[in-house]
Amino acid sequence: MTRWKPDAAGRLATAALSLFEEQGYDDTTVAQIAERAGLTKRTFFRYFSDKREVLFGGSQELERRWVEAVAAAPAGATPLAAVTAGFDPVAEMFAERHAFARTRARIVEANPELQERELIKLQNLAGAITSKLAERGVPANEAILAAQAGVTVFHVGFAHWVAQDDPAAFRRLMDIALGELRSVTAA
Amino acid sequence: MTRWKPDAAGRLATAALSLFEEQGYDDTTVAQIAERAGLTKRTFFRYFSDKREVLFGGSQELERRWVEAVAAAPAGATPLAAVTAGFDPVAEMFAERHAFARTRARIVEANPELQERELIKLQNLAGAITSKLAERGVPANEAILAAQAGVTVFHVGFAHWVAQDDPAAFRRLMDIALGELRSVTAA
DNA sequence: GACCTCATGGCACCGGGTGTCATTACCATA
DNA sequence: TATGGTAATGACACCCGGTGCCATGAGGTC
Repeated sequence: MTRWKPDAAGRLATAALSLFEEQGYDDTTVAQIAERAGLTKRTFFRYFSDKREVLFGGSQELERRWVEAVAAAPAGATPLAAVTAGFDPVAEMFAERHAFARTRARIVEANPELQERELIKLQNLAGAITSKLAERGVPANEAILAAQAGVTVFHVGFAHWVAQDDPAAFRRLMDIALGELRSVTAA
Repeated sequence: MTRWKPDAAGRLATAALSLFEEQGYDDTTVAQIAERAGLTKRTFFRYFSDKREVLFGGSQELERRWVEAVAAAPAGATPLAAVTAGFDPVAEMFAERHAFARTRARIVEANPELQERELIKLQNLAGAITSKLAERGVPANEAILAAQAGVTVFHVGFAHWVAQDDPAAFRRLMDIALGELRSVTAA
């Protein structure tokens, strides 16, 4: 028999999500989350740097998948094509998380603090993509703008994806948003 | 003789900026800011909804100027042209605030919390521009993407502006960033 | 059996943020 | 001149997020 129940971080995240749904983010204390997970407040902060972070466990995998895809893009690809190559592995990642993503989106939408955190995660993602583009030899300004454009498309497309019912629509919604951005920025 | 010293909010903002410079954002308490402004912590929170907000007094004027410019753009202008019409009044607003903007940028750059707040201010700005575009009859998705593109250009251009020495370079840096975004997103 | 490790608990503490009531100069009105 | 209202501020208690520090105790190692 093991000394402690396994997957403390997962238990905390699950407890947090259910409590946020039941009574809202603001009205849920970290002590309550920890209690539901059979742990203490002190332990919560050993796994998550702050209360918000418990909702952002997936952002690391998102960034990893996307950046790897950028690195793996054909050498001749344009910067934006390298960036949008990330849509495929990302779509795969979200394919089976539609229900979760919707619940989570409702919680985030109801709370400005969480929206702030979401935006900085996207910004960090754009930064990681920018670096990878730079490694590919893309000039700095071009890299920044291509990464920003790609992340903006993701942001807009993702919002549409969680606002509708088809879990499989992810990839298509990204392409639609990309096409719209292209037409809007055309001179 | 007036009952209270005037411009409490301005005194608080000035005190905060100097303290953040002297000892950093994290190591400055709201009580210290209030004391330097000759007020109390409780009064600080009557003027600013939280500690971060004391650095974001200008965002309302920025949004007002930009949105007005979008509203005033010629009826035949493309959505993106209407958005970038905001660069002129915004450049005018920042013309005499270069030194302040640089100081403030250093403080924000050193603190993730402040970066989060900065990003959500930009997002709110994009939202306001989106609404104004919608009023002009621009379809929803197009409005969102045009506004996002314009704000991204502003964000990138602004970062360049505070990173260099010429206060008058603002407008030119915006145009450069816009041109780069155009070339990057071209299909 | 002594020792080490390491996830967890316990506890005191700080600072951000809020609810509530008290204070007091200024102003209107009678 | 008295009275009462208004509005910015102070005072104070309180909650909760977040941290530093030390204690605890099961598991493995020599």
